[in-house]
Amino acid sequence: MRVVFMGTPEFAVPALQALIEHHQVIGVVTQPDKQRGRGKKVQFPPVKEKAVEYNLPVYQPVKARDEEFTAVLKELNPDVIVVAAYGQILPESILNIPRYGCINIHGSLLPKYRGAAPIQWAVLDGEEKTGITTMYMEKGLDTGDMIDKAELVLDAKETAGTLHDKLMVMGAELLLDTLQKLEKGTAVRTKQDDSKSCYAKMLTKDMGRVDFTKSAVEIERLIRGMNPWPSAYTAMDGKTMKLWDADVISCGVSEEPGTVIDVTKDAIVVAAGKDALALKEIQLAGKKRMKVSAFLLGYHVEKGTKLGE
RNA sequence: CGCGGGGUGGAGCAGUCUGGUAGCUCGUCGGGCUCAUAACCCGAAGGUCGUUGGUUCAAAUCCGGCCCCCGCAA
Repeated sequence: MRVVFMGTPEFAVPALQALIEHHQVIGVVTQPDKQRGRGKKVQFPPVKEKAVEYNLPVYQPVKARDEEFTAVLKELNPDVIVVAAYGQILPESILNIPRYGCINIHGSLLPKYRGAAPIQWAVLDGEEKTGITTMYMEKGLDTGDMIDKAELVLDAKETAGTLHDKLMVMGAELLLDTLQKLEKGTAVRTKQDDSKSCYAKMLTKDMGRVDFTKSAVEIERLIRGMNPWPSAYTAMDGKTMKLWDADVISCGVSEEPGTVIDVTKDAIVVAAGKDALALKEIQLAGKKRMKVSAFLLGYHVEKGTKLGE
């Protein structure tokens, strides 16, 4: 099929790759280049990198809903538009262009986790399973009729990062199935049960600050759900300390939440609101991420140290 | 020119301000102790101190250029 692809981050890249291999990609739409990184250098979105690699025409409208851009899309006359984590809301004037419609790849089992950060929230909420849904886009945010789903059971140590990597591969595969059905006319529309929906709002940096009065189970999920971005963090000796891996220790604690209650060879054990948390992998500001066992060889942590200050 | 921390045996760090023998914790190797051990004791190997110029009798340390890693910000 003649397809226009719209996507921006790494999550969308495997889908684009799959389209390049199995369909005719006539245009790639992605967000404008932005200044990122330490030296405020301009970087291409991952999708653009891939598009450039294959010499595909790239469009980077500041606002996709501008008539000017809509006209360009009409001119391309795609059979279908595939959207994967594009980052902009599309107006009906675009949704109506392709005859097979606009198909979205979403990183959750809809209607759960509509919105910007479905993968992270599945981890934060401690879901047992999540997955990918392909759907017809309509005016509402992730409210369109569903076509296909693929499920995945989360690992006990699943992070938003590992889950993201698995789902983006699944998403590319599911997309090909869905497109094949569309072409054959065998795609089935399933309405979403709005009563079971929920939104996964975008993560922000401050959501990563650890509140030690919460239970160790919740904090451990926060660490996994905020990994690799924006990361769960606290502070030690006045320096920001990111938390990358921790185990829940079921035990009664009487110490104030955030207090270091034990330091072993490979863990710093901290009191939480309920139970305790054994920190296994951390990162102090300016330092590399490292196992606590390595960290403790050159940095001595006293029992009773308060984290978060 | 966005702000800041850092690069020292395999790992994590101290030493740099106040130039003058390369240090600590751990790991590795060998030996010992022990019923045994991730414990303990003895010994050993292993480092062009990121790189490159300069100052100096002498530079990990002082000065300049460059490379790389990281936190914040975006």
